[in-house]
Amino acid sequence: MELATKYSPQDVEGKWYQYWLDNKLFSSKPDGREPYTIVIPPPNVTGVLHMGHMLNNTIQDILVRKARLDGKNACWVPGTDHASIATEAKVVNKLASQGIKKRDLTREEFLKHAWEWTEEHGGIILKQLRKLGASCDWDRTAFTMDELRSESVLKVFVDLYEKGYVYRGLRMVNWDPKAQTVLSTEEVIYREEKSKLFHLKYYVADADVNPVVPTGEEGEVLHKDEKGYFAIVATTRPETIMGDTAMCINPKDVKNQWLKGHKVIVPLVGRVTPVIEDRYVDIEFGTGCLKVTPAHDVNDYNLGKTHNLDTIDIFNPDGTISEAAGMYVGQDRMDVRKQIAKDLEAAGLMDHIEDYDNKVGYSERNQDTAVEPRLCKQWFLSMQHMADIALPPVLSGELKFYPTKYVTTYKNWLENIQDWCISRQLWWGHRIPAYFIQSTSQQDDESTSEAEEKFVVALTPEEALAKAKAQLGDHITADMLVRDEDALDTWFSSWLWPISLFDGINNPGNEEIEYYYPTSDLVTGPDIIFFWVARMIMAGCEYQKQIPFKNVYFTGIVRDKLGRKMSKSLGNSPDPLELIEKYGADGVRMGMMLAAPAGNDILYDDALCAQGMNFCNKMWNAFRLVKGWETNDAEQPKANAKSVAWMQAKIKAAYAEINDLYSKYRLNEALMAAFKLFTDEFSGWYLEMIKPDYDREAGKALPIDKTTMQATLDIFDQLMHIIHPFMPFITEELWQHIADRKEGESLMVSEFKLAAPNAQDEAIIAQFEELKQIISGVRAVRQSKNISPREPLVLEAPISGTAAHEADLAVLVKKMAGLSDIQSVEQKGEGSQTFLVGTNEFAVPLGNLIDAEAEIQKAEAEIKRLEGFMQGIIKKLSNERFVQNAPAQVVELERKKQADAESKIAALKETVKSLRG
RNA sequence: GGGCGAUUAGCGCAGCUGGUUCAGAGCAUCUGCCUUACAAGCAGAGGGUCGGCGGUUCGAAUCCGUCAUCGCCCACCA
Repeated sequence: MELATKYSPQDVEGKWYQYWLDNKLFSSKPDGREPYTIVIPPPNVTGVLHMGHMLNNTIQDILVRKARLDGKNACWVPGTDHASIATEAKVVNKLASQGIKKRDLTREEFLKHAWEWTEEHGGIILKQLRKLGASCDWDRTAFTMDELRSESVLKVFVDLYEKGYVYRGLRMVNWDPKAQTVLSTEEVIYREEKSKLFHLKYYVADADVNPVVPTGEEGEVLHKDEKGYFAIVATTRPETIMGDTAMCINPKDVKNQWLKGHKVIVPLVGRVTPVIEDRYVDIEFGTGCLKVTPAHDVNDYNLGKTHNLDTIDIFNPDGTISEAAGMYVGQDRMDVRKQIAKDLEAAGLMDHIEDYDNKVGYSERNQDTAVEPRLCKQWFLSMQHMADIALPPVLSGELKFYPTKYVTTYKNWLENIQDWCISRQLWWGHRIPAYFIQSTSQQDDESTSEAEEKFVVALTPEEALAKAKAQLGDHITADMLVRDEDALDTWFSSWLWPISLFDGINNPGNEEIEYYYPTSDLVTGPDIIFFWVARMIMAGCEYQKQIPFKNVYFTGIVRDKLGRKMSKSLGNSPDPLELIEKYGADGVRMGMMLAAPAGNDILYDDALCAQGMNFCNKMWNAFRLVKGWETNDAEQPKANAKSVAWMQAKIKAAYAEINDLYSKYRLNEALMAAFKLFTDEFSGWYLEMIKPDYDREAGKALPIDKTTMQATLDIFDQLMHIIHPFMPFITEELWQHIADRKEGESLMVSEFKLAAPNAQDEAIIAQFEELKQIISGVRAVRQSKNISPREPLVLEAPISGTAAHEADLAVLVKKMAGLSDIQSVEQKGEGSQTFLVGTNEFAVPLGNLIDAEAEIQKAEAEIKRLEGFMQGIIKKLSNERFVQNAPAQVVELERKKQADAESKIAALKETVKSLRG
């Protein structure tokens, strides 16, 4: 077998992915093993892979692969989300580009286009995930609008309706004029904006009376001009004055007392409206006068209800001004705002305009469109019960969040829960299974009407008819039932995901749901904690009576290395597939993970992928080295045996540490530990220790004994297991090379466990730490004196008590430090450079190379530092309160530190003395 | 307006319930090496008053208070 000097991911990754697929190694079926389940956060069906997906799915894949190696029955279920608003918008745009308007199509025609679009663009993202190495059970691929999922959604809707949690109500809701649908409160994003605060004049209508008007400092009469008495109202939305039906003041507002009981004229509009009083009004804001537009503001709506005001809806669904306004009809609300400001000014009805920072709500999916509060009849899910069942498991820790800070966020939301508006005026989605009974007298589709509606909720038209007959009498016929046109919020299907993937709604208690549910880990972004995570917990507790997952790992946001969010407009978002092409999937995975501490945002930098790629190359070359050795039947040298024992101990220790890090979801640290284990310990130390000498004459390495060779291959095998979850491709490739493997065998599914290091392991690790320090000490001497690594040196060691004295280890020190000899001396020779390992002083005789003066200076500086250090300790130890209060252990330690420092100082003084000659 | 979190080396971070020379690894930087696995590499080195101030304690990066800066979430002040 020939191995190229450079690792080429392109030649390897596709091959093994296909191999895993061909051998069905990702697939999972219930069996006797412990299950490990992850459901993918379903990406939008027509989406394309971005860096956020890369991070998220890399993490999931690491967890799944780790579980497989741990011997669990790992099942990662993939799928996509129909994303009703986003997808419908895309289809509408596409049709528009072809000159087709949605409103010219029937529902059926539109859905046909939508499905075509879905089939054309759908699932691309899942294909892309394969490039990353995602080990999903693809046979299970689901879609939130496939048959099983759709049936589940409708069943749940009907069930919740029957339980009384789903209801229909006339509410002030958030309206997206572009998508022309309502949104839930969670789908509205508020942005601070620079806007204007317009101060409008509302003249008092009953001009025949002379109110007692407040006067200014110099006695001039306020609120009166040549046209009469007036109040000033501050508003950010002058275009809504056509909907004004009152003006409101606070009853305790002294300065506005004079307005009590009067009527005012809405500027431009001319409507005479009452002045009402309500404590809701903030006396300090503006002039303390509030214009009340019940149809277009939640608070105003509430005022309207308490004070019995008229409601005038002045907007059309698309955000233009409606007939009801009587002015500016058909114009866009934003244009009207500008125009009406001018018109008010021209009419002398604008007192003044000031700059104002305002919060404006935007649609989460349509961030260029301001949402409009609008009164309409919608379907809601009552949330109190859901909150009540979903809070305890998180507070008790039965369900854990990583990082834990999100528990507070979750708690706050649930404790202030609002009902969930679940209907959307969209076609792409699950059509609400409610049937209105068409009254013969009127065609009433006016959504703002309070008129009594008659409807039934049922899974099928047949059931609906039966229910309708039962409720209203046998005269009801099928053609009197009209199914609700609206669809359900996308999240109303995704909240069932962990259940519906295993068909737990349609088929409760089936083998799969019993086996895989609750799932193990959920990996997702904190931005959908309310949209999705919280609601899945609700659905899980309601329908399975169990939490849907045991742990939630919240990832951060992927940013560029300057800390900016990745966005199309900034052009700072790399194409994941290009990255994989360039660095290999393993390289990119490592790059993502190195930058990703749990819960923190990650600052993505190509350099990290390059590091990942380099690491692949490192593993590749380490393997080439080992594979290139020939073996002989010689007995294993003691030094090799020691090296092997040490490396094995190191691996055990690292494995224990890495497992601990996994359990805390500190995957970046786990990866770093694995990386260091391979690079530093294995490649830098172990391989150099056992590496056979080079035979110049033969032009190749000398053979190595079989025992060491086999041990090294075993070690390699272990290392591949440890690294595999992070970097699946290269580890599989190398593992397949380690030994002859049967078809279908794979590292991915070969169970792996290591015992924790025992006392013997700890001892040998400690011994080698010392040995490494001695070697580094010699190397540092070389470096500082510019001595070639090839020039042999002699090391003078203390008589006893160091690793350098053990014959087997001495061999290693000589080999690694390039020594010709290690001599045990009582008194080190003239002209040597020294270094300390622990309290032992070592010396490298350098003859005239030594710069005595520099050495003395160095030694004296060190003596000074140590003396200062010791002073601190002495002071501590002479403090009675310390000796009394501190634990004996700590005091003992301080004593030891003092003793160590003393002996080091003594040794250094000795050095200085001998240097001075 | 309320809440949460952060602030440690040039950069992004770790440092668990105060006590091992506790001030740490990685990347970057600097120096030396084309040493027969890897220059996409090896060896070595430098670098921080742990945001400021005050307190608790024998002892504080770690606990408390306060201020500053940044970030996130929630909230109907027009």
